[in-house]
Amino acid sequence: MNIKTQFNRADGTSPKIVSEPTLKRLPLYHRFLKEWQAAGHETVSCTDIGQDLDLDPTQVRKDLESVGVAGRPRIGYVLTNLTDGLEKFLGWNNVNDAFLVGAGSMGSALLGYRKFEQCGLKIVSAFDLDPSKIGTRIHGKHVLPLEKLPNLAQRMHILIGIITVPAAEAQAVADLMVEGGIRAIWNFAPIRLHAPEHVIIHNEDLYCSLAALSQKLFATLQSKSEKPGLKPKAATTAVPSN
Amino acid sequence: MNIKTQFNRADGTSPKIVSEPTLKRLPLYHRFLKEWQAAGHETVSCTDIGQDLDLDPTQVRKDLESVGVAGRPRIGYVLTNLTDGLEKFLGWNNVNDAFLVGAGSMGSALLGYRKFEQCGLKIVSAFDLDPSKIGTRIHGKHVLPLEKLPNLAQRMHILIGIITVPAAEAQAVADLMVEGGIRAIWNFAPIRLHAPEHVIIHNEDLYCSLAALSQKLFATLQSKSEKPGLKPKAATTAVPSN
DNA sequence: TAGATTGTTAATCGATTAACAATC
DNA sequence: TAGATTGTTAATCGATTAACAATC
Repeated sequence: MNIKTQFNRADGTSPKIVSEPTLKRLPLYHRFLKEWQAAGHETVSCTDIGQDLDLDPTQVRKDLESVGVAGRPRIGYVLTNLTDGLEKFLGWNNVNDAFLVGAGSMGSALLGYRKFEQCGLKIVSAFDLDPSKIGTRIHGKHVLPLEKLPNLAQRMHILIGIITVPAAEAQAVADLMVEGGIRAIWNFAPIRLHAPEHVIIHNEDLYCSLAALSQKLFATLQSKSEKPGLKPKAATTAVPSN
Repeated sequence: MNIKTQFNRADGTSPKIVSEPTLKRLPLYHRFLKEWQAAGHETVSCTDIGQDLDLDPTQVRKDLESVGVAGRPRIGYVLTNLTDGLEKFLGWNNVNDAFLVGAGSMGSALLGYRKFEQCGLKIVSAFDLDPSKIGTRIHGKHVLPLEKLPNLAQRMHILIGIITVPAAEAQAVADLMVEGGIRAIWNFAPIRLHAPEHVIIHNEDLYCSLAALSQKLFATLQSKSEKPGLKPKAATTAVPSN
């Protein structure tokens, strides 16, 4: 892997610093472009993209600016240019190897996400403490004993680690990853991890996400009930549970 | 479920509109408070919280303001007040029933997250199209035929739906959920869903999240290599794959 | 009292949105 | 040409951070 060319912009200039919101939208654009292409188009405008994804066209244009692909007024962007540019910019041509720790249900689910490889992430092995899991294969990936992680990570120059263990064990796993020279941790355990400054921690905390969802729902129901003449839609009858 | 009291603030005033970033931090505070309590403390300051979570104490204070629990200068907040206030505000005392569609690996993983119930979410049933899955139980929850969803959702006043099907099927599932009166959809499929305005779509798009992670990692490695005298840490030797 | 902390208001920062000239 | 669209700069909006009086 040559990191110097991993995130090249199509215009050859050095990569801009891109905000996280922008970065999370780029894959959406890529997906839409594939659909748009399948529908037989050869060019695409920011208006087209914005309409499908319900985004401001100006925002789309600004986001695409970071990718460094030039469009043409009145015509838009050439589809193939733009998809190629996005893939190059997102580093999807150069695959990063990753280790996953925690061969439970969430870990297994992630091991089965085959499309990660098209997005630059290849999970090469899983690790666990449970002797009944060690030695087995999940979605074709070996499950190895956790203690082997630091050494293997170092030898294989693994830079990305994925944590899918219970919260109580997550910090110990993170420590092993740091020991093995891992530089970015995708953490699915519901706990904030402590790590040296040079290690990136990216939290996928479903409980935090759930809180946001619940609150959004509540706010909607609440605002409905506050409009005069509209009753809240809450269930008032008893509901059978499982 | 009485939605009128679901998200009460401790001071009795009506709930403020809280930004999503704030909302996603509140569960972190709650978790820390539980630890802090276990460690024997009876009060807590924003400085304490900020130190553990690596957040600005002022931000913590601002966030807690939304919850409506009063603190005392020099002393901080009474722990039990604050945890109670957070739980009340986040609606964790009143559980919302939810349906999950897609009994694959991700769906099974979520069905096994028992702590969701402590956070106000009870997944009461799963749905699928696959006849080999229908009629079985996963983590104690029945798997029902998808076609029964709209009717059941309506009868049981289900407001939350969780989608863990492949991208290609997600929109059809969302349509059924809307038909069943579901008001909030937690979408794990990598696709943007279209739904009426009154339905909240909350996307958990791992591919977008992955893009952010990769880019953060790249930016770090890049900035290292740009400092004079420091070589990039990229792997230069061949790496055995699985 | 002295000093840490809350509560709140003001300043800063960054992302989104608007405006508009250039252009095909 | 007319009008849609890019590229870019300015304005707005909202979240974070700083400042500071009140207080225990």
